[in-house]
Amino acid sequence: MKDDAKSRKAELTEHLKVSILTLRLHPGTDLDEAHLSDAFGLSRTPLREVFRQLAGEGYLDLRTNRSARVSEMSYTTLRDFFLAAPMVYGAILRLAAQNATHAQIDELKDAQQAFKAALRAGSGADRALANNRFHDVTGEMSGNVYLLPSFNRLLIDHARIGMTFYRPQTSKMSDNLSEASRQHDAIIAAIEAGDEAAAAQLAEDHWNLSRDQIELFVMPDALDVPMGNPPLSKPA
Amino acid sequence: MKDDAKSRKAELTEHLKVSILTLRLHPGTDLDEAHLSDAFGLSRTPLREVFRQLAGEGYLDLRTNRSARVSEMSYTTLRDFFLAAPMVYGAILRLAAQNATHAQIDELKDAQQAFKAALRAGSGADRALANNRFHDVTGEMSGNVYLLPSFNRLLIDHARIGMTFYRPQTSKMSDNLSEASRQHDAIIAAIEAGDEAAAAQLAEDHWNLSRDQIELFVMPDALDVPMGNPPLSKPA
DNA sequence: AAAATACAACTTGTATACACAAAAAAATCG
DNA sequence: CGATTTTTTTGTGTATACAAGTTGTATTTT
Repeated sequence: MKDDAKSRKAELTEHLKVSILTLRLHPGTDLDEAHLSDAFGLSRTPLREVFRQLAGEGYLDLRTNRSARVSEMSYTTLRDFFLAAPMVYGAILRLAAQNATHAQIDELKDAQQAFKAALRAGSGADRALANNRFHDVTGEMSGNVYLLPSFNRLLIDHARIGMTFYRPQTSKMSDNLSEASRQHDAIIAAIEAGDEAAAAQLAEDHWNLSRDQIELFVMPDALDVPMGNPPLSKPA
Repeated sequence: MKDDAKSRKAELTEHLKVSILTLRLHPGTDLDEAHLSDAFGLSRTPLREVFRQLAGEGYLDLRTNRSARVSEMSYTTLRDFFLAAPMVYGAILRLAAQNATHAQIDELKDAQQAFKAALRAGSGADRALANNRFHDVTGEMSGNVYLLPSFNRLLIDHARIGMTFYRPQTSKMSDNLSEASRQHDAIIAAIEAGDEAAAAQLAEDHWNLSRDQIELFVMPDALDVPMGNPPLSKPA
């Protein structure tokens, strides 16, 4: 039960990551060193090291002589995201199918169990974090140090965007979440079988689903409904 | 001429980057905090922050209670490199052709001038650094925050691998360097024209050339020479 | 009254001192 | 003499104090 400095440092790191991924700290928020060091019982020195590390991973932006800030998300970054994600996700899942170890596959199954539980009874934040965890494990499986930096950067903003669309507001959005869960199962199967072609295909499918979900949020039905017509809802 | 702490910090960062890229600090080297802080007139606090940042960018590996270490390069990382590089380089150059500004194109031309100068009169380190700078600018041009982390990580090890193969040992290797320079010119033209298809094709060509150069180094001619025959040296 | 400047409060950046952990050297025991 | 334990040394991690920079406010000037 040693609550030494090292564990407090890890706690702080985890706390910041979760807070940023779940938008509890929304993009652009300024972080106060004094307040945080007080709250976590750490001096500013190790705290600033944590800031530097998180900045390197893409959670924070640092500006000299100014406070650290939660990294921004603008329309241009959203566009960049849509350009980069399909390519990187596909490559990661393909490599995951090639290289996954048994221990990692077990981790992935655990993550998927947690995701299903979050879908049943969790909050939007729980779902986003569980989904983040699932994909994080696929990244570990790929084991490619050159792709992981971008993949992890993508996962951060995927979770943050997801914090909005994991709050299903229409039946279609709920259906999408169930489909996502089924795709996760298929991904596990493909990885377990070492079928990289299937894994790559599933990455594309999974991405398209995510994209649809985001579009449902960005462009809600109302805009597509001609005056006087009933809202379209495609048969499940 | 203010030699204040901030500039010394930047100096240290630049020094470490260059030393690592040029293999003056070879992979696996331990860095001594006390010695470096003495050499650059910095206390250990800002020095450690620089370490954290460079670790985030992939230059260093940090292990708790142990010295920081220049990031390793093994055979598995070389394999990962060959898998990831073509994809990421292609995407970056395609985006560069889409998004480059006039100012950036001027920067790229400057970088190419410096590269040509290094080819004529520079050391292997000069060439590797100039080449690194050229591709770094293409990364800036792409402006995609999600692809840049992996691209920059790739550039680090590309430079380090290049430190061996930018030391031409055969006429074929020299020819390859001239060809690389010509490809750089073609890349500039494609970007200036906004021709993303051409840029993507050139990325592939440029990568294949790099790959050939690396293979020439990894598998030198000697192995192909039957006993009793004179060493082959293809006509210039 | 508006703009500019000077000052004060606050925040970030750096240096130094100390606490702690790991490695190296010396001493003890089989 | 060799192996193992203890002591010494070296180097990393953290806390605190101080320096430098930034921001907001009040006063002065036009």
